[in-house]
Amino acid sequence: MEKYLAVLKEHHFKITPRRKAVLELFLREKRYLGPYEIKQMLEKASLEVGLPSIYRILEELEGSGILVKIEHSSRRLYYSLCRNPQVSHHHFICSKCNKVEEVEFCNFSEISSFIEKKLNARVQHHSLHIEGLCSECRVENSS
Amino acid sequence: MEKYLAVLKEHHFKITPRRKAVLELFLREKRYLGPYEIKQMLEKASLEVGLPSIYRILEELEGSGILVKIEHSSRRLYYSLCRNPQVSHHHFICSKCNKVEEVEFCNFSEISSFIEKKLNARVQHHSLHIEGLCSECRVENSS
DNA sequence: GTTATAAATAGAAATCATTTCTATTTATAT
DNA sequence: ATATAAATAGAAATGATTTCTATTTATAAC
Repeated sequence: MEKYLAVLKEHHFKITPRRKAVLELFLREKRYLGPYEIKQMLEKASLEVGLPSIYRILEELEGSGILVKIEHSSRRLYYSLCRNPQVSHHHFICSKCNKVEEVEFCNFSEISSFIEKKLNARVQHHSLHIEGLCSECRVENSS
Repeated sequence: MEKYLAVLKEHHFKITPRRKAVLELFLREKRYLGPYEIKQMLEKASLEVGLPSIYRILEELEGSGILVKIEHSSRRLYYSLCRNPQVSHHHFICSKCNKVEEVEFCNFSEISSFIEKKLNARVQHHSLHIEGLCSECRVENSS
């Protein structure tokens, strides 16, 4: 937690109860979370936060590199904690429990140079979405 | 065009002027297109089509494998023509002109088995989004 | 500790992409 | 030619996200 608060300070954000509460949620949950879901979880912990505030806080945390946006097929907004912002990585998402795990391995350079040659293009960004069953859900499913 | 009309028939869709017009647009444009943009393009060609119809037609064409949904960071709906539905492939998207090109090369199995071992997970799907400048825009940009 | 300040927040309201609904029209099988 | 289910238009609803404004609060400077 301290680590993330320091990052917020670096970005000149104040340490407010709502920001801390949202951060705590993400530290506790390994899943990706959506704005409304977050509102409800905070309510259960007796903290009333308006949706606009939640949207704003999520944006700020993303802008600080603390959260990553999950490109979900539903095209709704989801975020998950980015535990290693320094290292470029991809995400493995469990389709059953929505857990997000970071994958540091990436062999993209090969495909990138293939594209640059084949299409005579310039590759700038890439993102890889990997979905499946995490170790826990995999076991549950087979039983 | 005939090829795509045949696919529609296979899926028991009627060949209507609007479906044909939408298909024609995608055959002509190499870019990804959004619903409202499509409506305007059809209007220019003197064909009035309601937005709900466009949304429905796009879904049908996607369901038939003729179009692919583009997962855009804006989280709006975009589609592009899928010229080779038989062959699994990824898409290279030009960030300047929005052109979509199919890339058949994929070295995903390596990263997939890495994940399965490292996370003890079961990988089910993956999708790779690759963005950059296509051959034409690359040249324009450097001038 | 106080206080001044800009930043953060709540809540109402607006926005706008997308979806639903229903009456009418149309492609096509016969 | 006609019967039929499918397709369409247009109005209306939905619902996630954003904007706006008045109020509150964290914190830097004293």
